[in-house]
Amino acid sequence: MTVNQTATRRSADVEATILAAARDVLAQRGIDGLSMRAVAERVGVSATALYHYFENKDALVERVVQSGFQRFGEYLQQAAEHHPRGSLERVRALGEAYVRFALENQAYFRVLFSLRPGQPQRIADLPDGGGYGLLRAAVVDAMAAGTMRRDDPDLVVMYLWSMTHGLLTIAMACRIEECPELGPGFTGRQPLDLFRAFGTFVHEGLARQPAGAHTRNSGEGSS
Amino acid sequence: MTVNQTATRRSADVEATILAAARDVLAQRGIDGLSMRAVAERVGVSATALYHYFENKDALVERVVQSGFQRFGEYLQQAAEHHPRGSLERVRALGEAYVRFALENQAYFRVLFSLRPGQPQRIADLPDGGGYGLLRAAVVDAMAAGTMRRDDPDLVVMYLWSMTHGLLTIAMACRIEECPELGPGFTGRQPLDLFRAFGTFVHEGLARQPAGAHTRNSGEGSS
DNA sequence: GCGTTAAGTTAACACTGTTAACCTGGTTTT
DNA sequence: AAAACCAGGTTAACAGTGTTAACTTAACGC
Repeated sequence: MTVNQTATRRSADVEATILAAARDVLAQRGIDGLSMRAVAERVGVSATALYHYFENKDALVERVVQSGFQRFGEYLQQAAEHHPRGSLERVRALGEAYVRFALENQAYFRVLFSLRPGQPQRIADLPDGGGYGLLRAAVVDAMAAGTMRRDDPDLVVMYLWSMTHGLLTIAMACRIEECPELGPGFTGRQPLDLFRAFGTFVHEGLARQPAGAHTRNSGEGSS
Repeated sequence: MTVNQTATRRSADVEATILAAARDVLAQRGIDGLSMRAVAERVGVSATALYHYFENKDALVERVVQSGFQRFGEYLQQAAEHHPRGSLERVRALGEAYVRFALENQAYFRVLFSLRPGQPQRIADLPDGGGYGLLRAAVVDAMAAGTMRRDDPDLVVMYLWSMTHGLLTIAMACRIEECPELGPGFTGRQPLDLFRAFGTFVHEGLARQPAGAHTRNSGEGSS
């Protein structure tokens, strides 16, 4: 059996090599440049050889996405660790890490959360739920600690997730800093800045503040 | 010159026919099914004939997107009209219309806000700013009327837009109702329900409520 | 040694967007 | 009216895509 073991091991190695090549191609040439032939060439093998390791391109991409979520989860985990459980800072740090990861790995992020009716679909199938569990735990802790309004944690997570993800999606679709038309005060404003600015709204809400409350910069942006 | 006029008019008609065909193909077969040959076949013409009206496929898609935003803007406009200026209901109605349009025209929506480095990019280039101006006006009015916290309106718009858009993006990527793993209370919960549920957070914020304030359903969702 | 099988090859098919060369009929010009 | 022009259409073809089929080749278990 030892030979068989080494065989399957080598096979697994090749598989990993292919995955790494696919990741590289994706990062360098983008999703459109990610073709079977391009990956195969990078591995130094013919395109059809890949079909011995993956059923088809979708399966290959699915594995790339899976490993992407793995890295993503670790990235988030690391960001959370620096802040105590139950603190709002921990929740905020997760959000900022989300934004940073997306901006640093744009091609990756585009594929991970591709709108196309492709692979992922089931969030629970992803490693660590694609960071969902991490954020949920932080929210539950914050509620328990009394630093956050008590409500359905899944609803709150979805709310925070939506806001963050939507910001990134919009930012990547039309590169906010290149859209001065968006608003007078938006030129050069990076997504991470905007995310931080959202913090006030998330914390205090958009309702009319009680009389006498301090508004940060009321009525400024419209000139 | 009358002949020339009718000529260009007919030409414009054919162009419109092609665009309509492209929209149909997109709606029926999705973005992957939207090929030049498919559109041409629907028009009853050879694929290369399309190149007399559009420089290439990207240009054609760009026009489809443009007309999509047009319809989108009108859809939003109509939704807003039923609520008085300055009211929060008007802002909320715009958000709900956003969600409804996206769900009713999924293939369209996927293309409109495609993550791929494609056409739109400049929001201001779109008809009515892709609804941005509409929402901004509603927000400015609400602030002026005192029904909404006074702050940089563009920041608030971006916040609301991000939240709504993110919800849709996530919902379409993993079909929330098919993701019971997302949360115990999520099964069968439609995006529009979630959007409405977010309303409380947007309004009041996530901060710990002052003692004695009513929390809607504290701690319910986890068991 | 022999059969099996994994892992690779090349050739080919059906697609895709796109270009080139060509035709054709109405418009414009002389 | 004859000639030139040109918008609008055609078919053939090219390069690229994912994918399948048939074939080789080497290593393994018996």
